Amino acid sequence: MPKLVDHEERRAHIIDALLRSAADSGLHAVTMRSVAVEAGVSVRLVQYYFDTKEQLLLAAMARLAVRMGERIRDRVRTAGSSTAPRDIIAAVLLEAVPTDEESRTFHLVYTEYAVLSVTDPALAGQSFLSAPNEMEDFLVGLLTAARQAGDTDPRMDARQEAVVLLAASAGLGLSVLLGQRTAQDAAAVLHYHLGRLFPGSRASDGSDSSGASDGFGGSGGSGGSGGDGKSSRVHRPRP
Amino acid sequence: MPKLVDHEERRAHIIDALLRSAADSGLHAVTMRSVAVEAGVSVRLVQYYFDTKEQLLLAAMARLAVRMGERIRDRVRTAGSSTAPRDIIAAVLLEAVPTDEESRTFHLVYTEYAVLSVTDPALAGQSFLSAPNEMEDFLVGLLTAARQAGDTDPRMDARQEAVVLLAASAGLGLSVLLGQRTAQDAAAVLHYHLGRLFPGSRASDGSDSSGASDGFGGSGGSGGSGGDGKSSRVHRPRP
DNA sequence: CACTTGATGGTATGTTTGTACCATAAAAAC
DNA sequence: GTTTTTATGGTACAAACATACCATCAAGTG
Repeated sequence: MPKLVDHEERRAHIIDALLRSAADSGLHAVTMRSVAVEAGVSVRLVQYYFDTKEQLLLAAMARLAVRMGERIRDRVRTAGSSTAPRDIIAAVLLEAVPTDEESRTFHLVYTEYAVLSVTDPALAGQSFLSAPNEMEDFLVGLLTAARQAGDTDPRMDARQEAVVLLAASAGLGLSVLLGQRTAQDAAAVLHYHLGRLFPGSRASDGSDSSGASDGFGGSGGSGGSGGDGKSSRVHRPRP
Repeated sequence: MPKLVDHEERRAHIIDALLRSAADSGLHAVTMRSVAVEAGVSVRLVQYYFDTKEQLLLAAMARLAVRMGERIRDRVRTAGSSTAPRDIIAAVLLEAVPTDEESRTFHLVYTEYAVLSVTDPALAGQSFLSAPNEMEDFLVGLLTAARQAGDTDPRMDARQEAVVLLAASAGLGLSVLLGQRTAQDAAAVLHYHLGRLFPGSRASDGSDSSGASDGFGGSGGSGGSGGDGKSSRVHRPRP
């Protein structure tokens, strides 16, 4: 076994172990030992590939930032077939709403890092600010185009609206993470809001259930989670 | 000095020390010693009033939840003089946007707790879910009233809109905490959004600067952070 | 005045953590 | 074929931590 080895591969393997460990015990509970166990290697090896714990945490953060970029780009590419700005926007914003276990894990650890970066001077969250800022500019472009195409109220302010969209999607994603809302409800709310931003348009589905995404609700009734009735909230769906 | 002592007062004092300690070193870095030092007492005393660290953390969380309720109620009461639903809603939502150091500290620790509660089984965040849920119901009531009074689009879905508002305010607050946006920008965005929700109405100021809260922007221009231009972002204003 | 009880300080203890050190087997280089 | 890297394991160690234990001093209580 002791042959020549691809360092990047090993590092990626260990970082993934850290991410998994952080996902179910919390980033604060991550230790050299827990990472080593999760990766199936000795502590010494973790030390070998990342000299210190701080550098390991830093590397994992960098990897998270990269992966976030990839995820967004994937969404854009996948939804890119539909030229409708609304669908691209929806796809991008829905990235923040964790659906399966994989995305839940990802966004949980990402959020833990973001919060940690506020107090930990070693994590000078550059990476965390650049991604959202790019997203914001991207959305501004789409919204401006949509407005000029007449798909939206001409008085809409693209930048402010982009910030609202981003904030709402982050907030909804967080509420799903905290177990306050289901991913389906969050998605429905997002679709509702987009329906108000793009009047007259209709979400080109997406194989997503939740019929509440019909532009405006066909006057009055507003299908799905229904009018003023209690919405179905959830109290920690954690297994 | 060793007289009979008000336990609740002592406990409150120690909890405040914990909150302060958590605010500038991070909740993960809080230790019995750091709390004791911050409170100006011996470690033994912290142990005396809260048997274990877990109970101390739990008590601090409970206190945070109570304080959050008080904060919201204060906002409602203060803005209550204005009967306009829009102003009440604005006041309540702006609570999530930290302006001074005090509110920044509060919301930072609150957020740290919320995130921690996802992975730590001891913190079964009941308290975190009840407050937002009450807020949601409260907003639904206000929005429904506003819609019936004709202040809003009759096709607006009060519940979905309430969720959007709450999510956006949480997201904006978080972005301020992370140093991505200034509190003033976040407030302006919130006012902009309310301006779209309540067409024709005008925010009854609030001694708050940021002239960008003028209903709709007087056609086209939208004062303050200006049209499609780059908004002024900030990169960690931490001292 | 005896004495019990509440409030506090100091210190010891066992565990966990990050990291440094020592060892070694396999490959690569010469 | 010797020697030097490269990759790995094991273990040792100092620091920090939560907590348990021991001691004490001042009030109340009888």
